[in-house]
Amino acid sequence: MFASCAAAEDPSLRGLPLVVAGDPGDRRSIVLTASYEARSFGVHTAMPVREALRLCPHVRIVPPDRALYERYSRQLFDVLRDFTPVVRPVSIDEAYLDLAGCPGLAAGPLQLASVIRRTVAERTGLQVSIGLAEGPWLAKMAADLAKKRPDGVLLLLARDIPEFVWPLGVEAFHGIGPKTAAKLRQLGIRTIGDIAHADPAAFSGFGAYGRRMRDLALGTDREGLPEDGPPVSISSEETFARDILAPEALHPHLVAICDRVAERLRGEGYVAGGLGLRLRNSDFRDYSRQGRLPAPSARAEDLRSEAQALLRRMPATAFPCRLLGIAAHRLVRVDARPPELFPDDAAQRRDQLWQAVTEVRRRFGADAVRPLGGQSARPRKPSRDTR
DNA sequence: TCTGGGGTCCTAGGACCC
DNA sequence: TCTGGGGTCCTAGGACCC
Repeated sequence: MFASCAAAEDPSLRGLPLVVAGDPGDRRSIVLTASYEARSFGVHTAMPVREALRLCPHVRIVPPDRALYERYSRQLFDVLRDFTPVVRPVSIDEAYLDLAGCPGLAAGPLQLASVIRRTVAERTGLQVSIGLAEGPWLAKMAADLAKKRPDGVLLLLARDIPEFVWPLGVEAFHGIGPKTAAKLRQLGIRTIGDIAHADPAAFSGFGAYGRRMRDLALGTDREGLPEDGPPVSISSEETFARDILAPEALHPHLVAICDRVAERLRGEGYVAGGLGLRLRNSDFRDYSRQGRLPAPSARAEDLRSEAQALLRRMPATAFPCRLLGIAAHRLVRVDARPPELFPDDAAQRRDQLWQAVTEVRRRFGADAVRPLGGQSARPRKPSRDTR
């Protein structure tokens, strides 16, 4: 999707090997997305940019632009909501739609899907693929298969599973990743059909999901759409150009990241009741600590003091540290926040102050107001709007 | 020249309550 | 010498997805 947005914005990029990635001068930059043209050179997602340049020296590198993708994403979901009110976004560019009761369904599901696909292309410039099925898991499998079809649409009924799904390797199973795939292969289970036919006892080592895997592969699982609700977390993290050796040296980054998370909370209308802090050391081991805020807040200083408390609880083995992440949890809509028992004038004034900061940033860019003592390793984009 | 950033969900163990 | 059982909530870590 990132590559499609870039090409939609700048048509001169169309048809070229293109990669969305961070600064190629940074050793730690990786490929976020590769266009189909770039992939034909062996370039793929998560590959270091340097490696991509070695495989394809003339590849065009475009920096990621979150605001741009969010704009396209909003347009996409707006189109989808014109077809059905039940749209459950799974990510910035994917959603589950309940088409039952949709007026266009009378002409048949495939016809409706083609109309949706055409409308999305006309109104956003994005090419989507659509999987049709009676449940989310099979719809997702169908969508993956639809990508390889010229019309981009595939309908998969439960009775089609043996023909289309069972021959696929276990890695193609939505929900099975590298770890589980390796465990299955150890048991001699190689295809999704093997999962369907395996003795249920074979899945005892896989927890609750083990039982479901088999039901899904058999087409007997009856799970509805994911529930609608507020997000579980809003987070920001940063990998440093060089590992950081001591907790004190983390401070400027902690300040900058807390400010970013707080800004997003306010921008999306939430306050956080809990906070999580994550460190990744040079051996790629992750450490996380979490805690509660004294009161739900979207103020940077409140997130910061909790983050500092969490940082003090981290073991020394979390250093040298390559990544710091902060996540806001227990999100509540600001307007649904329970009234404070002891209203605090100073706190209310700080909320007003932060609302003003949010407004200034909205009009003049994120860099118009910066936290004192904060430091970001991210390259600063030249501001387009310098009014 | 290793290995980003934003998420969700599950699990196991422990604290705590009645 | 003996110290139950059931339930909830929280935490840290890990698997997975885009």
